[in-house]
Amino acid sequence: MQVLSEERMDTAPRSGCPINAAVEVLGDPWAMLVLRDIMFGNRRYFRELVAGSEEGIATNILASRLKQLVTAGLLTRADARRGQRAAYSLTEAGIQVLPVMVALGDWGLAHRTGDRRLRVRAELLRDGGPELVGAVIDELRELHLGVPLNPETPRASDQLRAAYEAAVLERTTSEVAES
Amino acid sequence: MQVLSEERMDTAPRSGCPINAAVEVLGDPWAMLVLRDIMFGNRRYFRELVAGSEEGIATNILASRLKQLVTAGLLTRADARRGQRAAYSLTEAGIQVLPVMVALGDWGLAHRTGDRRLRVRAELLRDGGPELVGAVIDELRELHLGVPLNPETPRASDQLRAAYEAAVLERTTSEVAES
DNA sequence: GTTAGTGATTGCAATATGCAACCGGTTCCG
DNA sequence: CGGAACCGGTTGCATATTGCAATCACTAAC
Repeated sequence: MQVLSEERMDTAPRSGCPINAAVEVLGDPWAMLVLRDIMFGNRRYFRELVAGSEEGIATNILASRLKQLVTAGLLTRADARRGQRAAYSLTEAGIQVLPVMVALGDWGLAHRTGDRRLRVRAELLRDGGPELVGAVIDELRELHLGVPLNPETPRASDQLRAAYEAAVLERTTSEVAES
Repeated sequence: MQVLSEERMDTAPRSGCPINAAVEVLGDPWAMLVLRDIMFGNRRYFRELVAGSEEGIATNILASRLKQLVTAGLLTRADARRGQRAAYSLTEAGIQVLPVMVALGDWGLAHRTGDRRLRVRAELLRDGGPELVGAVIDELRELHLGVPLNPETPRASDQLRAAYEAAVLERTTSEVAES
């Protein structure tokens, strides 16, 4: 359905249904995975995203999706001189994709099998409830939009990230051990 | 990323991440829209889905997506002799996509503009909270799985469907009036 | 036996994907 | 200065998927 064809981003939506409107932006697998890595992995640079991609995104696809997401208003690209690395940041609209991500993670946990170690993050988010989601949103606002965080409240996503990175590390070392 | 290529559904997932697992099934725009029409529009037959598609799905794409969704375990196809219409029903896994749908609708409402009349359903779902979502899930279980519904509780989705169909009707008649 | 309805399939042009090589620019280090 | 490493991409090309319209084999009703 030619989701967001990058050259023709001005195309009128296929319908005014909000679900369709969301799907026209988020309905591409790679768009979702790129957002996930920026959100949860705090990968802010092109090369970081390529290198850290669990699913192995190609550079042309990544370039295309980043452009689309910037044009769609989910990301901003900090202007940097050529040859110098440019940081991508989530906008508020991008941050608000988190609940969709949580819902997807929930569904994936319940209805697909997968590497148990990579499931930790989704399990934490599922079990943390709306409060944890709110806390993560607040921290994303601080990281990406510069909105100061209440120093009283614990940094929820630190916990998430630590759990996730420990799991990835475990996976990596066990792969090394296998080979 | 060759989401679910129908002939090669046995392909191993790209990663064990639950979000990726969900995206490999739900990451196709049409898959989501087909599920939406079955869930909210109660369209159970091939021709109904073609005719009622707000976005104009092509028959080959619909056939392909229905197969994929059956294989992925989100839908069942009632066996019917050739030439006789076959009913598609949601499985429990399919019904559980509702929260993802609600999250997408929320996001679409907040961050994209669209036909105001088609937004009614998403607004109702958003404002109804988890209780309404639960009630809709219960009614989907009755409709698609034959799980009896507590007759005491009101039929939440009747209300939703009525509001939605009124909006579509309004749209249709106004289009007719325009032409 | 014709007609309408069922769930699709087919052919074809246009588009998107996956992959690897490559590019111009910058920065670091000696 | 010279070279190497890193920066965000771009390019070419084979293959896969999409969108669209026509068509298919079959069933049921008249």
